Amino acid sequence: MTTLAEENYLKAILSLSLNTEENISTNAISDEIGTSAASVTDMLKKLQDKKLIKYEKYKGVSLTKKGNQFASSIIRKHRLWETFLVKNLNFDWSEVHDIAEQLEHIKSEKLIDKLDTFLNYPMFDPHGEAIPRKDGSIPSNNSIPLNELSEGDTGNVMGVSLDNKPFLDYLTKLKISISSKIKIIEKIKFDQSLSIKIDNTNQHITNDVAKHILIKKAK
Amino acid sequence: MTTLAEENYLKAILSLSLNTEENISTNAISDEIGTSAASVTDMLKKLQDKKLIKYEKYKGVSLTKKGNQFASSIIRKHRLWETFLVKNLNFDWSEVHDIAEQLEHIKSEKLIDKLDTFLNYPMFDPHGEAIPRKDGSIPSNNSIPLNELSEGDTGNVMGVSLDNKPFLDYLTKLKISISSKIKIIEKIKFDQSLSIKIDNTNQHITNDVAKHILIKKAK
DNA sequence: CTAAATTTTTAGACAAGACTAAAATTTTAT
DNA sequence: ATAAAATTTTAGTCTTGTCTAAAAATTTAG
Repeated sequence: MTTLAEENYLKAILSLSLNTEENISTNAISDEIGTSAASVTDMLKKLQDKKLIKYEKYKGVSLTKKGNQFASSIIRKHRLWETFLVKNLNFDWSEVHDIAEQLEHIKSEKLIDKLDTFLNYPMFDPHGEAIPRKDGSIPSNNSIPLNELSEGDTGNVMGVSLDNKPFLDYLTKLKISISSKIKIIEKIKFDQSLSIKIDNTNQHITNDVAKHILIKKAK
Repeated sequence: MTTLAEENYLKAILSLSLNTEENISTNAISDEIGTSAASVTDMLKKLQDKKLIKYEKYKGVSLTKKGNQFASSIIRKHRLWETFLVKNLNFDWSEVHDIAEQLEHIKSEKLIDKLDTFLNYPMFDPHGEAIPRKDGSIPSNNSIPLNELSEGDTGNVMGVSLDNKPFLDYLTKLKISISSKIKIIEKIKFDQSLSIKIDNTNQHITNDVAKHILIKKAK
């Protein structure tokens, strides 16, 4: 059986693994979780004993198949619960992260199966992020970050890659939500910021914001 | 902020307090929670420091107003979640206890308010037990334990006072569920067991079973 | 290519919540 | 009323997960 702390480490390692092929460093994990590097080292030893990660001193870690399956299932739970909270309990998409962070640790496979059925087997959560399937596979929505479009391109918002209240509140203020239509008016060379048109109003956003908005390009 | 362990102690103390006016003993709590008496003593000191209980060495404990409010809110959460699990996710009434035991510790007042709204403000859970209101008050269904009826009396099952899988499975086998009609055929003096008629079949049950079945007597 | 900077690990401590064994207190029974 | 029984508390220990400070290893820079 895994503890809450162990689950949070696995989840962090999976999140970090999505951005790179390299092993994940101790410091990266401590930043992600908000603990000291020493604590991370301690926990890595425990996770290795349980064969959930592959760890070599000073060389960072990667998830084993078992660890990956486990971490995916936590993300699956998180995103199913977020879907429930927004769709059925009428929470705003910016409010659900912290609650789902708790709900994802509830232990009952049957519960998640039934929740999945109740929600009618959703593929994406309220932020447009893919909900891992039971077998660990991940639905694709063929989207790319907004900052990778070229001037003149148009597309629709499929989701976001950051589930963070200030960010989501900012998007809401910009009137950007799932399925919004966005056109790239201009890409500023100096700082990579973008002038965009959203449903007929013009806005200017930084590259940092743009890279977390996922777009399906209109051909 | 209360920890999970503290919440379980408060809940146990409230449960035990419902059956008596007396202070709750250390041993009663250790039996209820399944820990050693020594562990209970340790925790009682912590709960007293937080002003959640009134505790005097060797004299047992009672909940303070604050402690009672807190414990009620945990039971409220437990029963709202059980209602959700049975009504919306189609769990059987005997399966939900352990899952609700986890869900009751999720911290978000807004979540419980929204769940309550979603469920349409239920007064009783799937076992017929009253769901404490937000203010701590408890709806009454005017029911009495089955073993308090007299020979010849008839009534309807309003609920049960024991949320325990073997017990609930047994009731299901006897075809006893909420709103079943029961008539007392005979009360055996020797062991207080009861011959009863449930929707036209005769059954015989022990006093121990009967006392956990709550009945609204037909006049 | 080596010295400095950075990262990671080790060592030692602490808090929460549990345990067992022994001591203290209360209750029960004669 | 007091000795035995039962209950409760204290004392000391353990595990999990965290921390800081110091040591070790790796990476980076000149």
